[in-house]
This record gives sequence, structure tokens and C-alpha cells, in this order.
Amino acid sequence: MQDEWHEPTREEISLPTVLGALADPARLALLQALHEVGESNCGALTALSGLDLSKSTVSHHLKVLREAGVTHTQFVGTSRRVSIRQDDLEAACPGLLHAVIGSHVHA
Amino acid sequence: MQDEWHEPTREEISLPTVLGALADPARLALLQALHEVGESNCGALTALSGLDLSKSTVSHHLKVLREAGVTHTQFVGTSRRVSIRQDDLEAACPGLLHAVIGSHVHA
DNA sequence: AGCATCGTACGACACCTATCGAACAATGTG
DNA sequence: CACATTGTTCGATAGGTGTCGTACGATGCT
Repeated sequence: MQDEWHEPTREEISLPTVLGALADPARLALLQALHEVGESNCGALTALSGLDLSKSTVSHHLKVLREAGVTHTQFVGTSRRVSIRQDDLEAACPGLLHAVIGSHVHA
Repeated sequence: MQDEWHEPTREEISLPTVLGALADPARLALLQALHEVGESNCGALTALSGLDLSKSTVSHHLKVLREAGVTHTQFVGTSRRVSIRQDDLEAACPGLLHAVIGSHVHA
């Protein structure tokens, strides 16, 4: 496969798209878990987030986060290393990530 | 008609729902206009936001914002007075409104 | 009363989305 | 090489969403 996906550049990150990516309890849970653990792979993230979703669904959610510019994904063997693009998000939507992570998610 | 709609209490405001309400360029534009002008009615808001949308569509968007707990709506004659629930939002999702309003919306 | 104005509600349409299972590709391990 | 592991992709399906036009209701004005 390729070495990386297409992820939006910092300038391409758009507020509505980011908000849309975060407007889902499952993705918020994934983001929360990711924030607590720093970086992780898909499988571990599924467990950490406490979500009961199929592999394909989690893969879909991570894709949405990635394509919105929220997360960065690297290929590591058969696994993926997912992390939050904190600096890029701070530049594109100042304060947003902190506000979202700060709120305890009462869905 | 009645005197007010059902709007969620401060405790009922949920992060995913608020994010979902904000995850639309039209609603962000309405919110931006509302923030600049303080409070307004539906018609004026449509003009101020620079949106080219039908009455029913704007009405729909304002309903989404209202039901998410983002805005408060009062009946004033045949018109409506719409305002942002700044305090409630700050209590439910600290920093979120400021972060969203702060970002210049490049949709 | 009659009419205009402001906004909501409804039905319709096209489109997007969350979810799943199954099939597939890539890599690591015996 | 055969097999297990990790994710992605595809097809399907059910349900949500943005948009519009039209019809309606409430209020104000003449």
C-alpha cells in the first residue's frame, strides 16, 4: 500500500468539517481516549474508548477524523499509529480542541 | 400559539448535539451574524448572514440551533427575538463558543 | 373585516451517514 | 510457504439531513 494517506494541510482544515467530525459520540470517545494515551493504534483505541463497534465502523470513524485534519496516521507494520494534530488544530481552530476535550462528554 | 418552545435546560445541553448544530456553514454564518448583532429576528438574520436560503430553510437551521441549546427564542408579535445562550453554553461546553466564533469561518 | 408580514409545519426529494459483515491486502510469525 | 493479525474497502441497509415550495397560523395595519 502507500506510505501515507492524503491528509489535509493545516490551511485546508475547515471549521465546519472539523465540527462535523467531532459531532459524533463515537468519535468523541475515540478522541478522548487518544488524548489520554497520546497515540495508539486502531485496535487498542477501540478497547480504550469502551466502544462496542465493529472493526469496519471504527476504521470509518478514524477515517473521518483523519480526513477532517483532526488526526494524523502513520503506517507501522500491519498496524497504524494514530495521533492528534494538536498544533495544526490549534492553528486552524484556536481553543477548539481544548474546549472539546475539556467538556466531559455527556452524550 | 404558545409563548415559548421547548428549549433544553443547561444540564440537558450535550456536546455532540451542540457540535452537530455548529457543523454547518449556514448555521455558523447565522451564529456569526447573531454574535455580531447581539440579537435579531429570523428575517434580518437571513440578510445579515449573507445567506441565500429560503425562509423555510433558515427556519429549519434556527430550529436546530434552538433545540441544541445554542440559541434562545422569544415571541415578539409576529416576529421572533433570537439570541445566543452564552452563559448556558459556557457552563455546558466551556470555551467552545469562543473558539467557534473566534475562527474566521473558511468553509 | 381584509390584507400584508413574519415565521412555522409539512411533504418531497436528493444526498449523506452510521453500522455491519464479508472479502481483501499488507505485514509479521510459525 | 502457510497462517494469524491488523486495518481497509465494498455492498447493503436503515435512518438522518439540507433544501425547497406551498400551505398554514399568528399578529399587525388600514
